[in-house]
Amino acid sequence: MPRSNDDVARVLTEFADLLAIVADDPFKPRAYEKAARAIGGFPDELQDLDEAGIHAIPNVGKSIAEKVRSVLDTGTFPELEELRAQVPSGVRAMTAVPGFGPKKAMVVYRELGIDGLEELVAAARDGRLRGLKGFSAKTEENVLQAVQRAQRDTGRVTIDVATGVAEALLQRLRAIPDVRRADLAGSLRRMAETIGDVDLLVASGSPAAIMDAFTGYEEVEQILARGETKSSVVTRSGLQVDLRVIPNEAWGAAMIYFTGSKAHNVRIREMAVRKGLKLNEYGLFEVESDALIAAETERDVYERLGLPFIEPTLREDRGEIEAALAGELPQVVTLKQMRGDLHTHTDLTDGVATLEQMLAAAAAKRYAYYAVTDHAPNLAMQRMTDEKMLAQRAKLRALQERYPRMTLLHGTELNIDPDGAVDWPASFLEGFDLTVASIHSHFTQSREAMTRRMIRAMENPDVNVIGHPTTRKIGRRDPVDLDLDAVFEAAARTGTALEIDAYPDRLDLRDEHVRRARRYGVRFSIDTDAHAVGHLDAMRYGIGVAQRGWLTKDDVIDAWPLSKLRRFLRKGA
DNA sequence: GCCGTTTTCGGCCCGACTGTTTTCAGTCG
Repeated sequence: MPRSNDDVARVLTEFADLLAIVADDPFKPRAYEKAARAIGGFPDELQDLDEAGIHAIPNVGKSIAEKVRSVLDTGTFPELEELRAQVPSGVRAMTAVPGFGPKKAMVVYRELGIDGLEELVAAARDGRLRGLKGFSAKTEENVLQAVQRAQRDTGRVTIDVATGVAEALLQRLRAIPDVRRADLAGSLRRMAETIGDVDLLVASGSPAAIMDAFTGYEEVEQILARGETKSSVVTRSGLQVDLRVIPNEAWGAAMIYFTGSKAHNVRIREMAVRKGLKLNEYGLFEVESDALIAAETERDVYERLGLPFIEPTLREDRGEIEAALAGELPQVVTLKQMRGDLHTHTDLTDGVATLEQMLAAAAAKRYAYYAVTDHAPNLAMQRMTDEKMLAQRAKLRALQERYPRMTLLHGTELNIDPDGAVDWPASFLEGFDLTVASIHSHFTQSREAMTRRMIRAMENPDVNVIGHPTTRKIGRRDPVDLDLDAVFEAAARTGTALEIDAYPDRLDLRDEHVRRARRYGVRFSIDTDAHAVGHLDAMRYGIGVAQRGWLTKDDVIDAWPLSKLRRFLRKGA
């Protein structure tokens, strides 16, 4: 079983965590964390590199390169095994409790022999922690609350849930008289696929009033922290929301700071330091004179650092700084550039809206074209027949005259069977304007069988788009086991688009797979897989994934003019 | 442990909040 870059990153992160628990020097664990991040985001497979190639990765020096080689070959390295013997895994697990870091974990382990979450909770309950240096009854209370909360919530929510909470709160905050601006930041602004907490930023000259209002909202269930300019709360939906208030003049610098990612911020602050500057949430300053250089807009701050504006969705320290310096940042695809949606359903199968309703909603989005792709018969529960499909096509063609500015495309979502075959013979498939083919069953095939199955489907000249390619459901179903590189190669070779399913619990392909696939020359289709009128709005989440995958409009077939799309759908025939 | 327009040693991003520390360590983002 080959070990992936992610596997290596995970092992290095574990080593960094263990070092942070036992070591006094804070920089050594940080060096391992940085190396783990660099490897996790590295575009090529480490397995194919020799030690010199590994060493060439930024933040990977000689010592870590040797350990990485050892991880690739054996799954571990001697120093890690030593630390594992020294620090029980339960001690590391304790550091996952918010407010309970490596130092506290080591204290309770050394002093009380506590080496796991359960024992920690028991000790907190019995009041055995309060005697320790730096611990009090308050610490015990915090531990109990944090663990209880972690058990109640899964921790992270899908992006649509977080967006809903954030937008409702922003609307209320913007109504407060002294609020100049209010917007969302953090992982939600970067459009990460799941959200652990919501970060909100407000510009105002009277922070105290805003803290009062914010912590007093009825949807606030618990106040985790409340300071003069920063508060953290947990809402009734179980989502943590952090609010920070800054002066209006510092808006740009603060937005950069609170949008993150942390790794991106570290990089640009290091750039500032090298220029004799200092960057914080209040602005970019000259170190010597403390003079303010830039703060009002993000663009100003980036420019004074010698960088162009970097889209929030790119700020992950996955090479965007280097690309920006080289003038090679992608012009990422935007929601406005989308000309259509190529994977949608109606109540003919499992949708809940009629054909007429879906078309009206699509037309309101000013799409140039729109495809209806109801399920094909092999998904037996949907009871599709040839007659029903042909009747829908006739109806669609008749409805075309109502939409002079939007071309209606008739498609279907085919089922890729365990061998890679799809519903209907070629003679019937040729009647569609396009087809999406997806896996809906037999999720547990071996990697070899699954990869063969997928490639055979793509080699079918009547299959245009692979729907939700890994079939994962966030938090509920793991992705199927695929040799993705083989799939990406075949997609590019056969002229089959891979879908970015924008539905919030799918987001499939995911961002890093999109970026990897793009290197093979793969084309993408960003679709909502809508089963209701409201689902058509999910396009924005698909755009988030596409941007995080560095896609431009040239990579996305439903951002193309219809004539170019139609040529692509012929698959080179 | 990594790194270098201050280059092989001496730094390493920066600030808010909490707790009990009366001057700062730990944690977090």
